[in-house]
Amino acid sequence: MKKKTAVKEEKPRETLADRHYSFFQNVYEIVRQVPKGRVTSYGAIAKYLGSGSSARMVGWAMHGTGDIKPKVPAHRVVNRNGMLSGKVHFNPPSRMQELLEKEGIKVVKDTIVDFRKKFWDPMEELGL
DNA sequence: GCATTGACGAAGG
DNA sequence: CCCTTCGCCAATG
Repeated sequence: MKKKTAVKEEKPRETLADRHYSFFQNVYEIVRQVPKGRVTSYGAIAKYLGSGSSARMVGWAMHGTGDIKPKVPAHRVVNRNGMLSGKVHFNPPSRMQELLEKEGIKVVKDTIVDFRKKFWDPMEELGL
């Protein structure tokens, strides 16, 4: 058997679509478990779900969080820098920071203060 | 059906 | 230290 195109190889890797449960649904469940006063990152969630490089999908999953129930505290999810990268998608954008501060999290210049301390890692908290 | 975008992140220059 | 590129993959044009 000859391989003409050696550029692209087969991907035995399991894609998100192969999973029995919706990737988005899993994301929502995890985010709902983030306790008040704590935050997590898109990447951490992606990693916990076994798709370490699919952090973007986690962010994309947040698009439905405004409509679904029970409510998903999307404001507790920020990027790996602790920046409120998704604030512009809130209504109004300042809403994200307000919610966080209401939970005892300080935000300065769209960045969470003491992010490392407030960080909630599903890997550790929910077990590997 | 291909090209671009995107609430990310790691790696390379 | 800042900028670019790449991987990831669903949604959108």
